[in-house]
Amino acid sequence: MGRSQLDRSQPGSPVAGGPAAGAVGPDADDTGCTVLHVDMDAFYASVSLLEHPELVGRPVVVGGAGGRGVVLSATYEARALGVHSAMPMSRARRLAPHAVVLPPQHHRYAEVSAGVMEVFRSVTPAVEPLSLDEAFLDVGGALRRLGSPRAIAREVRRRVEDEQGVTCSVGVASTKFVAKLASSRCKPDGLLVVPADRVVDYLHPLPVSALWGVGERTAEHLQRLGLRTVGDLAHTPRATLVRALGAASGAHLAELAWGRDPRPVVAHAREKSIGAEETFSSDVDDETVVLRELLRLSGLTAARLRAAGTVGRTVVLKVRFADFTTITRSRTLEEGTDVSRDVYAAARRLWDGLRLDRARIRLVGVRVEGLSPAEAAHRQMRLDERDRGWRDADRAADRAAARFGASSITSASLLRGGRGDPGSGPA
DNA sequence: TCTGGGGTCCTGGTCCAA
DNA sequence: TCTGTTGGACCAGGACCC
Repeated sequence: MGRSQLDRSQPGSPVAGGPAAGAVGPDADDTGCTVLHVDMDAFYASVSLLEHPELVGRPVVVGGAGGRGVVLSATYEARALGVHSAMPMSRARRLAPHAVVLPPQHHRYAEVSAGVMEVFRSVTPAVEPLSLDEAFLDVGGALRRLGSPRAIAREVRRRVEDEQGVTCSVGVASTKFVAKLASSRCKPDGLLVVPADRVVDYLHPLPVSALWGVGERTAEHLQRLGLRTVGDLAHTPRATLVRALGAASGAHLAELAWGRDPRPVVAHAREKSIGAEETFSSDVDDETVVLRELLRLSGLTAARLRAAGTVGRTVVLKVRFADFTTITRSRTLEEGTDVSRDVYAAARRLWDGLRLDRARIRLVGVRVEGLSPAEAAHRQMRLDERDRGWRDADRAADRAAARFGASSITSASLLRGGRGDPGSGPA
């Protein structure tokens, strides 16, 4: 898709926010609009098409091939048939029986994402990635060097397409929330500037679901209160919103409805939790199978903690039953850890505490919260040499995995072919 | 229709110490 | 010494995002 589409987002066109949008558009006044939100178009599908150029222009769905997968991404040709991300693959196949289904290629997505983020960081150091395929940029410090926010947005779009072969959409505004909204409403391959003095006019005709943080449940809740548009919400007493949605959400939405969002672009946000979970291909009632999976997920989570240079104190076990009800149990350790054995031991204790009797399990997950830098924690631990041996074993496993591949080394418990209790941890 | 995986944030409850 | 209050840490669950 070429940049000729830039002008699709003219004032008054649907992508520009409807007839009430006024001066909103790609050529609108961008004074004070120093926040850019860049969102890649159908990112995973677009990257997959780089490897399959013969499929360009056809409906393509990226997703798990298993019986329980969901759609990770779909080309706009597939979206025209009703397919969207997070939809069960079984439904996507019914809606688009002729669509080509491609398996996810996570390493490729990470590579292209790194290249895209590099483009952003060459424009400004103030880049806040939200995920592999979107980021906020604060270009306030780059105006003298690179020109207006609009000019910078155009340059970013040009370079991303030229250097990485995929297109993106850019929202330009004075706040993060409005910039994000703008990028979502000029997709695909668009540019939309929402002038600072047009924000309220732009926002108020939109449905409440346009607000960041209003999902299906909250939208239903607001609908029951008779609130359908952002304008309805803006003119509702704050106390009513707080009563309906809670103190934080109510106050936050009341601010957003007037376009007020003081959150700055934060370049180096630290992760708050790291975890892994797995849905079984069919429901499991064999405890041995569950424990082996917990052992694997604990190892994966601990490896990610080490790779991130962090330790965590709180271990959270997540269990989803066959009927989709989900419970979590957590335990806070005396000290932070990045050792597989510690994570598994805590997860195992939490599992034992559930005292389930052949319950049918759909998913299990392990997550570690309360993260802090590993360096300080390890310095403290060296004083008493606690767990030194297990940490060294984990590090040796990390080195082997880096050299020979992740599958080259695994716990002996995981090699027993599904038989037997993994016991207290990796052996 | 049948719901993945990786996260963040919020709320409300309980416990404990000051 | 007893009681009530307050605030922080912890825990569980829900909603939301991509």
